[in-house]
Amino acid sequence: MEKLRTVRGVHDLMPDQLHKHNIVINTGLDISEKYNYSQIEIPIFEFAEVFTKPLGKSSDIVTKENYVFKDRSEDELMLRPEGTSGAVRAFLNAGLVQDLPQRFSYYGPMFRYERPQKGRLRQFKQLGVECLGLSNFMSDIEVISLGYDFLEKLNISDKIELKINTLGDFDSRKDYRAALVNYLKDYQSKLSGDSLKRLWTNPLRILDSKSEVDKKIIRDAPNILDYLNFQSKTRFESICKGLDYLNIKYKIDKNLVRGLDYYCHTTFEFITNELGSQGTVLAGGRYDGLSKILGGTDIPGVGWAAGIDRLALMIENKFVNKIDVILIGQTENTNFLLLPIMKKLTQKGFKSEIIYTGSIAKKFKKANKMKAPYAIILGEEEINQNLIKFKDLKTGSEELLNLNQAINKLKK
RNA sequence: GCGGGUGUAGCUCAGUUGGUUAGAGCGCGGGUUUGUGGUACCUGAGGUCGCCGGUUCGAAGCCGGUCACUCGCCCCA
Repeated sequence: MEKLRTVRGVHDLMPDQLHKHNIVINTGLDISEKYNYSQIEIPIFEFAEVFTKPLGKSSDIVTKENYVFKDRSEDELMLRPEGTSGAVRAFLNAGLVQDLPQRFSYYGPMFRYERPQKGRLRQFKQLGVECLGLSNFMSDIEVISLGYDFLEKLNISDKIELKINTLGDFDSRKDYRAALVNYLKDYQSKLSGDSLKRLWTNPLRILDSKSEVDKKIIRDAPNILDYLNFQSKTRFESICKGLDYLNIKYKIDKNLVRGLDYYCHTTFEFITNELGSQGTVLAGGRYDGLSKILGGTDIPGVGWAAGIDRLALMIENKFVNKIDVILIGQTENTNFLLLPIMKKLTQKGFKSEIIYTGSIAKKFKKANKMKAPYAIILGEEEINQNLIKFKDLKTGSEELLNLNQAINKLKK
């Protein structure tokens, strides 16, 4: 170690930042709980195949963005790049298939070996919810509504747009995929390199391409909405209707395709333009195929994950370490007498601090810098009368009180 | 993984075409006599100029590499 530092894309959270993260986390867990989602905690690393199987061998996360390693018993393990796979695995392991539906929330660090940017770290935190065992479209509306309420509670819903799309069921998707490949085949010479590779592996992703040439080609490509079978189509319409009932504004984006293979039907993304190019702040969709891919029974699911770091960048709350009262003693000896006073204040629920050193003037200066509203001063005079001096640092007024009287003043 | 920008004190930044002991503001510590803060004044600490190498009599400034951050691409939360 030539220099003391964190590894690339991995950051410390100092008090003011952590405070914002905790606001995001607590808000998310709290609103989830109100929607009857119970918090779970799952491992930070798993057998690699927990992630490689569902995410698809061709996905970027599996091919180049993962942290894989072998432990001492030669098991191939992976730091989790996302939460859904682990959550569904945990759900299957716990045998909850017998007791449906199940609604979970979780949060914690995820790991992806990507090029760091603002709002994109190698260790980052997500908060997610999963609703398992319901295929009814109402559950799609439910999770979107939960996501929206979350952002609304954070006071940022006005800076965020909801985009929504459907991939249809697996039959519709298959038909559409064939039509899309058929259309794109004729443009092979013009497509960007990345898109050309995806033409045979994951053609739907081409719809998401930012290449100007690709965009032009895509403009006239077949529309997925035209390839939906009846059930898929009415399902999507019902979801939109539900959002209308909730007064949640959305934009249908037929090119919105989730990067991970296990999605079907609904996909959605809450996007902001305040964070530069990393604008996705909460995203998810339906993943009916996932539990089967993992080797369990076929259980439908829908959920989302939110980027805690990104949301924390968006909320205004400045961290103020608000102290209730500062304790000032005249001498080293009076500091001893302040100890039981501080203990009493602590028991009563007040935050206080004894300033140990310096002249009285110095101690007041410090109290002032800490923006303490009140000070308790203990010196010879007070000790003789068995009282304390209680000072309002805003007005400057002082009075001699006993401790209980002072505590009553603090309560106001 | 690809392309652009940046890197001087805890923070925000100066530093002239390379030229002695690298500066300011804010913040931090101490002080302006006896038990009282917010203002003012005095004073102090803190930098191997991201790191390594090269050019030069001499590099914070030039060149190369490297690391980190940042912007865009890719991808995604």
